Parts: sequence; C-alpha cells; structure tokens
Amino acid sequence: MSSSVPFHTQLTSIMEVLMNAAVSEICELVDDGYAVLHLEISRSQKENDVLKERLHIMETRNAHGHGKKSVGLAHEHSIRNHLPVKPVLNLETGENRYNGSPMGKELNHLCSDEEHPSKENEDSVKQSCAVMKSMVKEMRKPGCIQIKEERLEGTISLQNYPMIKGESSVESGADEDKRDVIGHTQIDSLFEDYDSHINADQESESTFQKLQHTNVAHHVQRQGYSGLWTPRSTETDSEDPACSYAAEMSPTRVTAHTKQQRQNSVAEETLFAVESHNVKPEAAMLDSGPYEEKYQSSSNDNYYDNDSSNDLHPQNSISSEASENFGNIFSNSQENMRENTARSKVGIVQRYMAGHTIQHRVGKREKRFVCGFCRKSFTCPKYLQSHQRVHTGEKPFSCSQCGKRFGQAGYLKKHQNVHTGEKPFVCPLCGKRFADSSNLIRHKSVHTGERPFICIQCGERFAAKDNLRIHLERNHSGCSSAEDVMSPSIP
DNA sequence: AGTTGCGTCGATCTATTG
DNA sequence: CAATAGATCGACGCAACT
Ligand SMILES: [Zn+2]
Ligand SMILES: [Zn+2]
Ligand SMILES: [Zn+2]
Repeated sequence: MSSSVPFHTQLTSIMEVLMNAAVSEICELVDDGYAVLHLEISRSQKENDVLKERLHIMETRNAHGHGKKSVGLAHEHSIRNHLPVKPVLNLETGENRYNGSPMGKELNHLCSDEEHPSKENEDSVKQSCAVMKSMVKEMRKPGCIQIKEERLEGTISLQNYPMIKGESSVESGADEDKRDVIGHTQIDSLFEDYDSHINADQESESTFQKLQHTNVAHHVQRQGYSGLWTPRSTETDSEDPACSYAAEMSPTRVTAHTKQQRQNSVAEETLFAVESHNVKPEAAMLDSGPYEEKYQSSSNDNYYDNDSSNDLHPQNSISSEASENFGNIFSNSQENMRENTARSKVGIVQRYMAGHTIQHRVGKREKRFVCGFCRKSFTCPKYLQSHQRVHTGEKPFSCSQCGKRFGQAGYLKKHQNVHTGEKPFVCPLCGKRFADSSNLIRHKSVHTGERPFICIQCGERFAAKDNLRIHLERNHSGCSSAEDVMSPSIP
C-alpha cells in the first residue's frame, strides 16, 4: 500500500505543504503589519476627539475646583495616578512609549474605540482591530518585537503652556546658591505659589482652542521622504521676503552642507527639478493622512537617534520604571497663564515644569511645496523659500551693530540680545536670566535633577542631550546610540 | 512680519582623579 | 598640576505657527 508512493514523493508533498503554510504565514504577517500602519493613521481622528473631550472635562473640573487648590491638586494627581498605562515620554519628540506588554492594553483601547469610528475609518478600524488581536498573541511570544504605541492620556495636561517673558527684574545672584538645595517638593510648592494667579475660567477656553490646533506627533516608521512631490508653485512668486534686502550669498554655504543635508544627499542628485510625475503613490498616501509625520530635522544628529530603529532598542525597558515619579512634578500645571494676571514668570514656570517636548506644531495641512535640493516638503511656499536659504546661503537680514547676517529675521532678533544684553527669560527658581527661551528650558535640569538621557553603551545618565553627546564623543569614540526616558532619576 | 519652541554646536566652568 | 569628564550656557539654525 505505502509502497505505491515513493518516499521522496511523500517527502516532496510534505515539504510543499509546509512551504505553502510558511508563505501564507509570511503574507499574513506582512498584511498585518500593513494593517497596523493603517490603523495608526486612522486612529488619529478618534484620538483627537477623545483628547478634546477629556480636556474639556478636566478643564471644567479644574474650573470648579480651583477655589480650593489642594483639592484640585489631589484631583489631578489622582487622575494621573489612575492612568491605565504608564506613559513614557520621549523628551525630544514628545512621543509616548509603552513598555511591558503594550499591545494588549492598547488594543483594548483601540477596540473600545471601535464603537465610535469615524465614517471613513470604520472599515479599516474594524478590520485592523481583528488583525491586531491576532497579532497580540504573536507579539507576546518571547523575543518578538514590541511595537511602540502612544497614548494621549497623561500628556494632555502638560501641553499648551505658553512661554511668557519675564519682564520684571529679578534680583538674581543671591539666589544662585539655592540651586543645589531645591528639591522636587520645593519646586512643587514654588509652582503652587505661581499657580495661585491663574485665572482658570479665562484660560479653559483658550486652552481648548489651542488644543484644536494641536495634534500629537505621530511617528510612522519610514525609510525616506514621503512628501508629495510637486513642482514649485507659481504662488512662490508672490513671496519675496528678501525683496527689500540685498541678497547676499555666502560662497561657502552652498557647498558646506549640514549633516542633515548630507543625510539627504540622495536628493541632491536632482536639484530643483522634482516633477510631479515622480510622485510615488504610496508616499503620497502616507503624507496626506490625518497625522502628519513629524520630520525629524534633528535626525542629522548622530548620537541620538529618534528614528524607528531606536524605538526597537531593548533599552526601552529602562523607561518603564523610570517613569514612576513623573507625574509628581507637574501637579497643578493645568491652566495656562495670562500675561496680565500672572505676569512674567508664571508661564515660564509651567513650561518649565512641563518637562517634555510639546508637539503642538504638528499641522494637518498638506505639504505640497517640495524643496528641490533636499525634497523636504512644506505647507506653504513661504516656508519653502525660507528653507531654501539653507541651501543657497542667502542671508538677507544683517545686524546693524556687528554686520552678522542671518537667514531669517527671527535669528537676527535673537541675535540682537547679544548687543542689548536683554535677557527676558527668568528662571523662577533661581532668578537666573536668559536671552533665549530655549536656554531657560534647558536650564531647568539644574533644579529638577532629571537625567533622561541614558548612554546605552555604559548606562550613565545625563541631564542634557549635550552632556550625553560629549560623553559619547569622549568615551565611546563618537558612538551613535543613546536612549532617553522622560523621567527624573532621583537616586 | 513677527513669534515660538525645538534643536545643535562649541566654549567654558567645575569636580575628580592620578 | 595636568588630564579627564560632566555641567552649564551663549548663540544661532530651523521650521511651524500667529
Ligand atoms: Zn531643502
Ligand atoms: Zn534656575
Ligand atoms: Zn557611556
């Protein structure tokens, strides 16, 4: 009986079956991955709605409870402590990471959202939800890659804090000594003092309005540009910011490209002439989705990689426990401040305390205008033109004092502080003044003791990315990998 | 046009170690 | 004292926003 079928035939058929199974499994995995990406995109709209709703609720509650500050504090604190999943914030991108087993919880969230899907997303969401469930089983197997997910909860309350210039003069110097002794508790109480000036009623509305323009940065793994490549529009003609200036070209500039441009060197093969028929449909789809990918202009930086490759780094596990104390610092930083009531420092305190990158620059508009030098895309021809000065070296704005030239008027304005000595940004904790807002933001780590930047080579932690950069340069011979978590590391 | 906020580079200060 | 490495900050580039 069995002799009628030669052994090798049996073997062949078995192999065939196995191969087919393997192929179909691979196909399924590919499809699943595709579905996940789709889901990420389609989810955005719903997340925004949920966000708005939650913010509204929180604002309302805060407005009610504002008379009794401690109550409001406790309330918000409890909200934070009851977040279903601990967010781990990336200081640089503002993105949240989830460790442990992120997929399960996130999936529940996703699938509960299925009850109210937007019309255009309904099908894909349902489909993806089913796919995701099946994927979870796979994901939970040991050694399987965990897909980073992000949530909006836990980040809302920290967003949208305005930077307010400190106009009142603060007697500094004497306070410098406080730096080392101010702990988190003291920072909190300090912050409470400022907070007492908040006008919650006035602010809740504007906060909400701001949120409407806010989107959470959504990082999609990408391999290259995904911009809609269009020929430069004639609208560009109407934009000529440099018309009243003698455009000056720095001869070295065109050839002396930045690292970023080096990274984009592919694009330099096709200067200017990026035709619309070069558009790749897939890329176009990605870019026109509800989420706008934040192009990491800082991706040139070779010691810290915001790119997807790093998201999968096992060191992410560090962040889970490190995020434990995160919420404590930010107790009552709900409302925005008004300049007229809070005056100077209050706004900066909130920003100061927010402690993570606010991703509210993520627009929804389509980036139709593409740089022919580097293929970076912009929503408006004005931005494109401004951007292209990076390549051309045009610097229409010059300092009347020292003659230094700048590509944007804003650079010049900042630069003027060098001559005027103006330092409008004041640290509320030590009174130190800064001419540049970002320097004040950075300065905060002096007081908070946060060390979110971790060298994955040796595990040493740093308060600033700069420190890590130097560390890598000096100790690991320019090694490029680093990890950061958004949490203070209090020993 | 002006503003804002993120980001980086390079310089200097400071503490530690041999 | 010199070398080393971390901490801090001034200055400015960039791009998205008002
Ligand atoms: Zn360009
Ligand atoms: Zn300070
Ligand atoms: Zn290291």
